[in-house]
Amino acid sequence: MGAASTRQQIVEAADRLFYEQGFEATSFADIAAAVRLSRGNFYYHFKTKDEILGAVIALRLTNTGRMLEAWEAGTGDPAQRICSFIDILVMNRAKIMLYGCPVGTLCNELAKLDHVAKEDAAKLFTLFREWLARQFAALGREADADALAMHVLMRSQGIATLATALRDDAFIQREVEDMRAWLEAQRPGPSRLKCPSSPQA
Amino acid sequence: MGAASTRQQIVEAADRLFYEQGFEATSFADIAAAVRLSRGNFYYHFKTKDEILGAVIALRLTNTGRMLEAWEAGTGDPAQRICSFIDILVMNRAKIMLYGCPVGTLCNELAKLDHVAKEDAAKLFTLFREWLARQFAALGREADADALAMHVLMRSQGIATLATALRDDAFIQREVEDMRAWLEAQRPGPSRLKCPSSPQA
DNA sequence: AGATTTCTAGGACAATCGTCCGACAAAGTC
DNA sequence: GACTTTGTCGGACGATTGTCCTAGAAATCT
Repeated sequence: MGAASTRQQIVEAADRLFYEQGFEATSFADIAAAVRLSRGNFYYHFKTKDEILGAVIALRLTNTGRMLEAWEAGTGDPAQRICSFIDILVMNRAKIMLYGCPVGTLCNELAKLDHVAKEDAAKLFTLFREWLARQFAALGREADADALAMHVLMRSQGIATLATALRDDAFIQREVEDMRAWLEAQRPGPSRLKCPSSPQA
Repeated sequence: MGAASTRQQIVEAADRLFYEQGFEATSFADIAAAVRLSRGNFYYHFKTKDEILGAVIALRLTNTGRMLEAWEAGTGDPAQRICSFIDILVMNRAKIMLYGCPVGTLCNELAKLDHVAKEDAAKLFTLFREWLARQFAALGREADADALAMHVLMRSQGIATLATALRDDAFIQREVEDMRAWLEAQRPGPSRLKCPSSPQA
């Protein structure tokens, strides 16, 4: 229960609140109430609100990095690993329909605020991007691995945004399935004939 | 220079500022300064900030509806009309890389704020959705017209979000081209063999 | 011209914001 | 036991927020 624990509690509460309410809409008082601390006490742990944001981004980078490393260390072929990434959309679809994608919405907000940390937040995308590109390269698509990685990210972001706006559970399911079909078609084989990626109702 | 003009000026300034800075980050003072009016005078035209938001959404719905009607009234086949929609991404890419998609980012923000107008903002998506579905139906895809429409919207949103976060102009170009290829492959013909939708670098 | 509606300016309001201070308790060090 | 460090508390600060009022200018109507 030392200082490290309190600090970590603050960052975790801020992480959740920034996701659910947005960065600007979350005040010091909100975070303080969440961790049941006096508002003024924050000055001891964090001098400014931007400092908390920095800590939240750092936490997300660490957690995301760990998750991706674990997936890469585990068994399974690269396509299966990419599927693990896609599965996030399905597993977190309840929260996504309420608050959107944590990465995409934060980047959007910081871009509009022209916040100094917007590039740091975008590093979360870079993390996923490079990991996905590595999987596609391992799949035999070294030439266009990065483009394929960006394509997967693009679809995920689009699905999340629309799912939030329209609250459509079936839409997520349908587009994820279409994405899996597209992914399977990206496997380079003796025949380069690829399946259609059209969504089916 | 009557009341209508002043009111319209306010709504247009708010429209721009809500897009560039976000709804919450834009204050009465910001809009007042933009139209060079005293801050207190806003109470005469708009009782609350939510009222301005409602007017902005209504304005966007009107403008968007007009644009889509014009496209539908013009010549060209349905696929060409859908291409007009896709072209928005390319034409507005400079602003998109700075502020994202006006519709998607507003819906995201209002969802996080749990704002009463979030459903109204989502109607902008519905407008595009139904228009796109009509085009796909006219293209001979009545069965899955809505799913195809949502797929186009999804891609657009994903492209916009990633373009904003990573400021990648070439990415927009590449994904738009891929989207056009996908669209062309959706034409039902004697042979239902469809082209791949994989992005190419 | 007088009367009436429409519009505007400037500021007050209570609340909240991020920031910061000074006093104090708990813990560890010498 | 004296002393320093570490962590917490409650409150104050200037600024800004959305909201609202009142007095007067401008325009319109009779």
